[in-house]
Amino acid sequence: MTTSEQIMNTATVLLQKHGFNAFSYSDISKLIGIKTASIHYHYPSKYDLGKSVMEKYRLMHKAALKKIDAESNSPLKKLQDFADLFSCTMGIDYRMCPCGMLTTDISTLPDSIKIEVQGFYIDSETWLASTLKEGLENEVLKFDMSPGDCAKTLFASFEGAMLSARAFEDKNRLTKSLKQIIKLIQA
Amino acid sequence: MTTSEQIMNTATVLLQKHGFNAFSYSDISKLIGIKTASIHYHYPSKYDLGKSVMEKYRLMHKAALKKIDAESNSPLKKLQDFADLFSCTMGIDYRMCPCGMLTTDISTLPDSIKIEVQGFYIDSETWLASTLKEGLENEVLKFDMSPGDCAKTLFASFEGAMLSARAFEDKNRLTKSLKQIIKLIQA
DNA sequence: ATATGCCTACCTTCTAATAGATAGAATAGA
DNA sequence: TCTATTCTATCTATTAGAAGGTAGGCATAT
Repeated sequence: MTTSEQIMNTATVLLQKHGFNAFSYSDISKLIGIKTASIHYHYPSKYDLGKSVMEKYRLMHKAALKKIDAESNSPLKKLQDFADLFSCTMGIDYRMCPCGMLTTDISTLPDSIKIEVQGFYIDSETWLASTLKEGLENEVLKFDMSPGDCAKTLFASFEGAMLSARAFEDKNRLTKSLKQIIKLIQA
Repeated sequence: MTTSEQIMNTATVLLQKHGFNAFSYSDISKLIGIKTASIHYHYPSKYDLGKSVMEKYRLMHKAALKKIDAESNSPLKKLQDFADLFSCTMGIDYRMCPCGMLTTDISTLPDSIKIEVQGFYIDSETWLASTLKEGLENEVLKFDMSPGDCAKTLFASFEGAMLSARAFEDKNRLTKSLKQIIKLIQA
């Protein structure tokens, strides 16, 4: 793994665990055994680093969605697979979705990062909307709103469920809520 | 208003807007025209201040729930009134619920604050659970889980909806999602 | 005269960021 | 092929400013 990858991975974990305003170049430097000046070489400013973290995370997330589309055929199974992505993230010492973390910090971030955060919402909501539409047509799912609106509500609820699991360090809170939310729109 | 109240109110707003790790005693001092040393007189450490903020917010929130119970009789109306609390909070320049903000910061906070944050979840979830139970018995609401579990999911979803509205600075996202979530459990 | 509330002045540590040096790898020209 | 140069990645050293916090002084009100 290259140094710049190591930096980004470490920054991602610290962001997921503590938030953007609660980790420093010094934290990263101690974790990977490198001086802070070297981190500035790869990522001139902390905002550059934050932007790169979200860019990479979005790419990985999009790839995960593509994989779900390729593997599952039932829209319901797809939704469950999507929910599993959240559970897996929490699985490793209560890491939050970086998007959720950055959303609380959003008023302290530059547009370059804000755009990536919003992009993550849109990526997820777009995928969810088309999956929900499919489920509605197949009569596997049932809800009284547009698939687009339902997607927004669903994604927000999933992020909220992560948050609440984190508050109690209780993964059960997440998995239970994810299941229940999906059940609410089942036909 | 006493100085200590002014400090707490200012801290509450800064917490709601930027998060615990993104405001300082210096920020508060500039906003209310007082020196940082004077803030330390009232709240020796920033953690003391954070704890007091959450304590007061919990009290106000409990009072708001009591008021809903006193005013509305239908469980459905009560739920809508509860949701309105979230909308009102967001209404003033996209302020988040302090509880949601502190939840993302939770790994950086002492137990004294963690307990207050969890307390806020429990206060809300307990109230929601009994309201949901009432709605279930009156056949105004319908869901296939325990009122307690439904309450947790509902509250988490509401917090998530706030977050997503914040990401886009779009209050509509919040109000729409709140309505849709309630509709999902309507009989 | 004593307690309250705020001040000035200071301290220490951390933070993000920069400048400049260096060592080694890659590359280009003779 | 040998040599000169440039690039890459790291380091040391330093900066300016902000952070949270403390000590002690000075009014005012009781």
